[in-house]
Amino acid sequence: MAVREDRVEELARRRGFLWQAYEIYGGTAGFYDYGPLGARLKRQLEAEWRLFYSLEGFFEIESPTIAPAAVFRASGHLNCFSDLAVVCSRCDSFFRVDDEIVAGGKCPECGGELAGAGEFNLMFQTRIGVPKGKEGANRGEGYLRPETAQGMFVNFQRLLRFNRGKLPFGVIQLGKAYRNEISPRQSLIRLREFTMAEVEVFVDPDEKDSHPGFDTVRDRRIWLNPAEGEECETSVGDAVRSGIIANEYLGYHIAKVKEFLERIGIPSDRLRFRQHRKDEMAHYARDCWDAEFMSRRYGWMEIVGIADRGDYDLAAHATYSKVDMGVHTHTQTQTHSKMIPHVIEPSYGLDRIIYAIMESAFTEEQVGKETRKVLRLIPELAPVKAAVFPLLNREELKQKAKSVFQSLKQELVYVDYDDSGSIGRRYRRQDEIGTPYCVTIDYQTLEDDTVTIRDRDTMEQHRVRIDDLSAAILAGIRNLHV
RNA sequence: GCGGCAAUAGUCUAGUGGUAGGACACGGGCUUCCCAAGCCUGUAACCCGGGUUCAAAUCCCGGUUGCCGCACCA
Repeated sequence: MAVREDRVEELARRRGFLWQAYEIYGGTAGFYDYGPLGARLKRQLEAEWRLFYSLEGFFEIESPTIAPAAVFRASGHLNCFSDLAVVCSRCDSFFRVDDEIVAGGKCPECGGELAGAGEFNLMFQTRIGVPKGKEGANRGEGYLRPETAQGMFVNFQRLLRFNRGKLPFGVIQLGKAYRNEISPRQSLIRLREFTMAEVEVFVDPDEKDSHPGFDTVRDRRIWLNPAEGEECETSVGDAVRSGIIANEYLGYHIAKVKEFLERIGIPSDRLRFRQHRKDEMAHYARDCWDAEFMSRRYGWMEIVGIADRGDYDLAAHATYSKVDMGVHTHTQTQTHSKMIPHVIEPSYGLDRIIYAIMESAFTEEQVGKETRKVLRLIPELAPVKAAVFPLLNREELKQKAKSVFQSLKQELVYVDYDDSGSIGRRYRRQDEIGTPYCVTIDYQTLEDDTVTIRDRDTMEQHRVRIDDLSAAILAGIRNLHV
């Protein structure tokens, strides 16, 4: 731990993954730009995520990022976000108003008097359209969404009909969400504008205990940190049977979250699932497990939350909108009365996951007297799939290399060409941004149309025919996302 | 939000009330049949605003941003 743990962030800045936003005006806390390589990495991560849940048979929708106040009045966010705040007149400590802490009361820190400090609003407010007339002040009140989930809930009826009235079904949405955090910090860990990838699984509450695919995850090992009881490594099946995890649906989706995180390169020994205590649960949740990543720099941090939202949101929207959110259940002999489905919600913070991926992938190793920095991204996420070099800075090699580059680009799209500096320097440049393969053109190429492919992780090379080159590279990439 | 510390090229840094130095990176050239080699050469910086001073990147004040602690994270 004595060594600096911020080198991956330095690399991300220097090589065009991640920059502080609005830097020329001094920067604005809580906002980041993804540079050219970061944007590619993120887009490919999004594609992997879509693919993963599409294979579950879930549908993707895309809702607006701005919603009228009514949506958040129903969802409870307006109340929970617009609490009054107080500040201690003696020690300047800042608190949210609750049963014990009120203006005029005593500061729990120092006993000083608390004074009102106005609204403490975690949602960004805006105005939709132009307010009209004297009564227009409250008209058009809108908010930037603090989660994508509400877009799925308000469309529940449409989605149910789309699925021909049957439960269960899953809906996914990927997009920006906004929270006006009091103190954003720690690079991508706490942002004011961030990308969420959310899954809402609608299920009959009577069927939460029997997920049709549960057998496929039953034996998966998982590291659990429950709200009560000991931290343990166990199987998903045992955790559900013993009641540590409340039902099969929750267990299944916890297992799926783990599967996805491992697939994109987060090592399982740096992942655990921690259950929320009652007092830290969101207002809508009846149970919640966080997938936490062990960061070398920041310690355990939440990267995915898997909540059982019960019928909270659909019931609330039914009440406020007066629209029926109930579903008939059927058996062979009769139709039962209506019930409101429950929702199991895995909610991914993609920016935090980008951080977790980069920190996990970043390694420094001694090669002779030099330190080799390598970003061991899985090939699906690497912003550059292959780089093409002429071994020497000679016209005949450069020409050949450029023609190989042009044709490889047709297949892989994200391909680099580099003829500057020594061959070793060029390999290192690519290692640093995680390029899995480097292709080198030498004099033998001019004779027999073969090239060398050098592997990022082993630094080993083998020779292939140019005709077989793209196939050889694609063999190492499961899904090519462009 | 509060408190402490900090801010110098793309990156990491040295530095003094009076001309801002290095390393790496990057560009150009030479060399080199495979892992940041070597040689020549070039570009490039004192966070923003105000004050003190003959003179401020340096001292003072405010802001912004970053790090750490507290609080917050529905």
